[in-house]
Amino acid sequence: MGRKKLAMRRIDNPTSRQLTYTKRKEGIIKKAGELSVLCDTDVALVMFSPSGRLSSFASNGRIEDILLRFVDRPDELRGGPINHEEELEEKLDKLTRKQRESQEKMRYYEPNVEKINSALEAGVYQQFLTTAIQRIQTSKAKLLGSQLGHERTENAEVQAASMQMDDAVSLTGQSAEGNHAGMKSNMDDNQSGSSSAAGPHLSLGFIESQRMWNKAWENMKY
Amino acid sequence: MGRKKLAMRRIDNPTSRQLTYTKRKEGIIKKAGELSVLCDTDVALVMFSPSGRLSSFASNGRIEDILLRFVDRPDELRGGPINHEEELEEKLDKLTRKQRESQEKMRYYEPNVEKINSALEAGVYQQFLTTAIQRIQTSKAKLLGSQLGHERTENAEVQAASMQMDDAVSLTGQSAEGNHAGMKSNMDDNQSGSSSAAGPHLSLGFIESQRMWNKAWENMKY
DNA sequence: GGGCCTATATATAAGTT
DNA sequence: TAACTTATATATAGGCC
Repeated sequence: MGRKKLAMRRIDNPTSRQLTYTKRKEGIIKKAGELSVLCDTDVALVMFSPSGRLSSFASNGRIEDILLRFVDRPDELRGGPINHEEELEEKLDKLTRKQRESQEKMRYYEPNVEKINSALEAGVYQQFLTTAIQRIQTSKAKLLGSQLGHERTENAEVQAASMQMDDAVSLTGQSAEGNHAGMKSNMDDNQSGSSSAAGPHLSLGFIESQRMWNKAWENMKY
Repeated sequence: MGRKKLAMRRIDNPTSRQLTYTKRKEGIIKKAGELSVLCDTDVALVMFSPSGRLSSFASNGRIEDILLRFVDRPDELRGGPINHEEELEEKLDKLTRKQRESQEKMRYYEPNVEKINSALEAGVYQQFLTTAIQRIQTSKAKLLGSQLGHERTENAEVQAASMQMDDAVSLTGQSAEGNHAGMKSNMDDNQSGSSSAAGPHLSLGFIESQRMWNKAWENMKY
């Protein structure tokens, strides 16, 4: 959309690419917000800018909150991932080195540490949620038994790249400031009170998030 | 967009709501794909249908692959989440009950077990990745020290709801079928070979994903 | 670099089959 | 039900400050 039709390929000009990223990022976040409101669903979104910065969106507040909906018995976690322990260790070590490099670069290029902190915390929360997902899914596997074939199995090569992260745009409709009435109002279960205590140890940065969300919200509200 | 302007609130009619979800889901996935191509970035997307089904999108193949970019030392994981152990246990138990109910419903309404399996596996992968994120971010915390304030801390109430999941639309530009040239071609690091070994134990279902992606891709290609 | 503007390209709500 | 069609609403590319 726009004055000219853009070819569907990487934008070569770095400036234009970053600009397009910024604009489209907002657009997609708006879309995600609309989807969550119109269809009364949760949407989570994770994006990386051309420069490697992380942005994320969660209609329901924190990504962790969304993912927690899949939590199952906690004692099953430890048994699960262990199979991959070695592979993971290896990968983790490699990426650790990469990350250390990126870390230094980031410290040089990105003075806004607060955003990094947000991303960090968001990631930790995400960890909880995904763990939860894994647990509930383990339960599912048990319930479903082994009636499933694996003919659809595919493995794509990984394209890992060194990256930095910064702003975690995690949006909530129920934060202290900018409480948007009507946003996700169907608390049709008994979990509403159990998760506010989730993170006394972790603090999520929502400044950028709220600003963008508030803006997007106003535009889409009516 | 459309014949009439839709009020930005929950669509009451269940049929319309589901229809809108389906259409907009495709739209947002297309947008995510465009963003990843135009800006040469990775995008991950997780959505739940009004009926609680899970859909996810990852420009780079598997969400785990994207998230692995943030992996750090594996030995730091255990120390992290432990603080929340109790809270988590409680939540997990509650949600477990909820989930068991949903499970039964799902078995009744959703005969397509394969999709559930996909979601399950995707979730497991996601678990690894998020763990990785948490690790790298822990490292970051160390590197960054405690120079950060917490005035931005906010906690939103959780709106957990019982959910089922089904199709995991995990898209890749490098899968066996439908290899879209030019999709994420900047392997600017040395990680390309290290992650393909990620899941001999886990198989991700990409049928639905590939179908949708191929379709979206054709439309956006030129 | 962020905002605003405007012409165009896209997405999509209803309607139709 | 899911696929098309079409009128409209939105998103956004390229400019300009």
